[in-house]
Amino acid sequence: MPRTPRQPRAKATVNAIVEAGFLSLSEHGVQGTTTRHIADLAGVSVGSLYEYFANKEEVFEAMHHHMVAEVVAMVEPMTPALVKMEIRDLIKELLFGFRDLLEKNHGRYLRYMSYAAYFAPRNHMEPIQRLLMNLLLQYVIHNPRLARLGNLPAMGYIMINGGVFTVLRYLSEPNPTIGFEELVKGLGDMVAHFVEGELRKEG
Amino acid sequence: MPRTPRQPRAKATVNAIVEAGFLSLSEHGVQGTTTRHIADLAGVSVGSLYEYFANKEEVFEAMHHHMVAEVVAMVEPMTPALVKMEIRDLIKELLFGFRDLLEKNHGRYLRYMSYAAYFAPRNHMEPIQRLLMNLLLQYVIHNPRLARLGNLPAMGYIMINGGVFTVLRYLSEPNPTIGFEELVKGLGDMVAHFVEGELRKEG
DNA sequence: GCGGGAATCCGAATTGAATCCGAACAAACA
DNA sequence: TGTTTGTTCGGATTCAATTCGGATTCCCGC
Repeated sequence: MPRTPRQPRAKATVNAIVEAGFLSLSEHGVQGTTTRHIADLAGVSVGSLYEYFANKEEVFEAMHHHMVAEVVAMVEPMTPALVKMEIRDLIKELLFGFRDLLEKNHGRYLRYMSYAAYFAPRNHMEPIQRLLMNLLLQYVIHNPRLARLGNLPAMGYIMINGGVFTVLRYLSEPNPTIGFEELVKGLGDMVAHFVEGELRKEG
Repeated sequence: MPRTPRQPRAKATVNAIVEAGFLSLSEHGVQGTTTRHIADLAGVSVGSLYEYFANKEEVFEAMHHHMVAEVVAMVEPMTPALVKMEIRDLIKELLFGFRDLLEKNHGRYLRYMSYAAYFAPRNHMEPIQRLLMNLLLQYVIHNPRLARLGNLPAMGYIMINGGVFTVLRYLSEPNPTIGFEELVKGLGDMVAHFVEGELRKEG
């Protein structure tokens, strides 16, 4: 039964462990990430790790929360500006921001994501999906001509997954066959054409 | 150094191990899948497992090849018929086939896929991506009006990843918010509008 | 159908990582 | 200062992955 850190010193320990988790994952992958390793990188002993985390898995979960929080912290302040943009610009802005976040600190989050993304037991990506679905709704509200679009949930699901996860996959590839700009442009075109096509159909 | 099975008995053993791998993964997840477990399910001893596989990872790799081979075996015979279809029908046909394959045998392949990123971080989807890229090329050859489309690699990359991975993700979700038919229809519309939009732009 | 070498199979022993635990150390507080 | 509570430590334990030497079965020439 892990303990909750009360004193600042303990909070620092917990934080150091989570940071070390990202580091170790980046350096050694999932298999190579041992508790001893994490503890060493964090500058604490294994015992301390187990004071705050029931097992290694919980360290990964804490890392996950950390990362989700960062994504939210990135997207939420952007939202008011995003909803006023053209679709293609919105996508460009969002995806470049996303890439920068993922590549920050030598790709720590990216490394984590590429392991967690398909790792399906519990919907790891659900909060991010919800965040983006909310952005989509805001966008529709600010652009009433889109209100005619039918089946927003399905469209959103496809655009969000198709978009975010394609980018995630792209960034994880060792030597991609296309450039990131091309990818972003293509995704922008795809979504824009989709919306236009649907509007044409509905109208 | 693992040995290659020569006698039929040994081939059966190897096969049983791979099968047991899928079973164990379905039943116990990645963490719960131990070599002892796989060996037990396969009805052989741990020692035998290590006769043919250098380590547990190699068992997963064999499973992977098995699955990729099945996907190829599904798509290749369909190709001549697919290239003659409307885009929306092609997608419907392909994705329903894909779903059926993944859900065959109580979702063994699906389970495997959703864990695959865990142990196969190196381009595990590359062969499937290539297969589908080839299908796309065939399609363009049979539908010359599409030849005007610019930047086929990028379009293909987006459609294939956006499509396949969205479906994969969808099928792994415990309680999806939309129906599979909706998803497939949406993806079909998306691709169709994309192509039409691009053609309009190019023309 | 018999004998010997190769192939196959086995499972106890080894190894190393994850996890637990009780003693030592530090902080809070009276 | 003494006591209580929080924190850290690292050796001891447990359990899964992998190894190894020997037993068993198959194959083929006689």
